[in-house]
Amino acid sequence: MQGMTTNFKASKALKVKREVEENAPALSDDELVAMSVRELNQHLRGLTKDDVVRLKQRRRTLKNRGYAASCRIKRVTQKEELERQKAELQREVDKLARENAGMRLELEALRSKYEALQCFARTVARGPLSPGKVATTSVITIVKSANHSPGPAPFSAPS
Amino acid sequence: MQGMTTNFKASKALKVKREVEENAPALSDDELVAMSVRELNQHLRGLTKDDVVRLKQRRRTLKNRGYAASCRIKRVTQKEELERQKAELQREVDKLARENAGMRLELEALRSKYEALQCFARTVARGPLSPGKVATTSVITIVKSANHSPGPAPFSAPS
DNA sequence: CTGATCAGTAAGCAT
DNA sequence: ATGCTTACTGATCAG
Repeated sequence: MQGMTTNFKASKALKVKREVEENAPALSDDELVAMSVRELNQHLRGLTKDDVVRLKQRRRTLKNRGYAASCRIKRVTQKEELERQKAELQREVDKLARENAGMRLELEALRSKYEALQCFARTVARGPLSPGKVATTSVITIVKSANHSPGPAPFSAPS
Repeated sequence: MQGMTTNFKASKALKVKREVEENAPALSDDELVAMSVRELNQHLRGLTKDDVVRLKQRRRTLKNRGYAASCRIKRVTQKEELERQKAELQREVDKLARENAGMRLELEALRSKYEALQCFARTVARGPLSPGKVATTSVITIVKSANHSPGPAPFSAPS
């Protein structure tokens, strides 16, 4: 009796399962998760209330699996983006620092040129002019060498 | 018979549990996870092989819980550190950009001053000197006004 | 209800 | 064995 009952139940269960599978051919995870609500409802017809609950829960779980994956991807993406921005800023800092150093040198050179010019001019100015005429004004004189001079031309003007 | 067997097993199990608890008084999660291996082995004496496995597994699970927490903390810490570094670099970029702009202005001003000086000097130089003496050299003369001049002093030297 | 995130769990890898 | 990381899960929050 027990064996027969068990067999009967098993075969009945199998038959029901087969019938259900005819309506809903072994819904795979991918299919179930990609299904729209309307499609899902069609596949839900003729199922036990329990089965409906179970199927919906499986769908929810599968969805959650996807959400978790998205969350992780988003996390690493944001981290990479942050590192990218950091590297870009670092490059910008380097570039600005280089420009800065260059300009600093340029400025220093120009200041030297300017001051040397003034210094030299004041020195030269002592000679050609009479002291009395420069009481409230100073006269500066600079000599500019011609271009063909090979050596350093400390007071040459820029072209 | 079945009821008696069940009761016997239950009471026996309770008694065993009570005896075990006398040796290991209800190990809390915190205690178990903080225990050294040697301490753990002491608490393991007189336990079923199964119980030993179960207890070790519980310990492992608790440890894992802590590892997961550490992992998350580390993750957010690193992210915050990255953002901190990014902000710092951004500040540095701003500072360098400001310095850069300032120097650019300074440089431009100095160049203007320099060129205006030259220009003016060349103009003035036409008069005082004879043309024949400046075949390969040009002479520049600048007049510097005294400090008490209230108006703009385009060719004043920096202090 | 849907999507995102958190904390806990087990599996897998490395030491 | 220990510690860390990842994927998955249920719980929970926000829209």
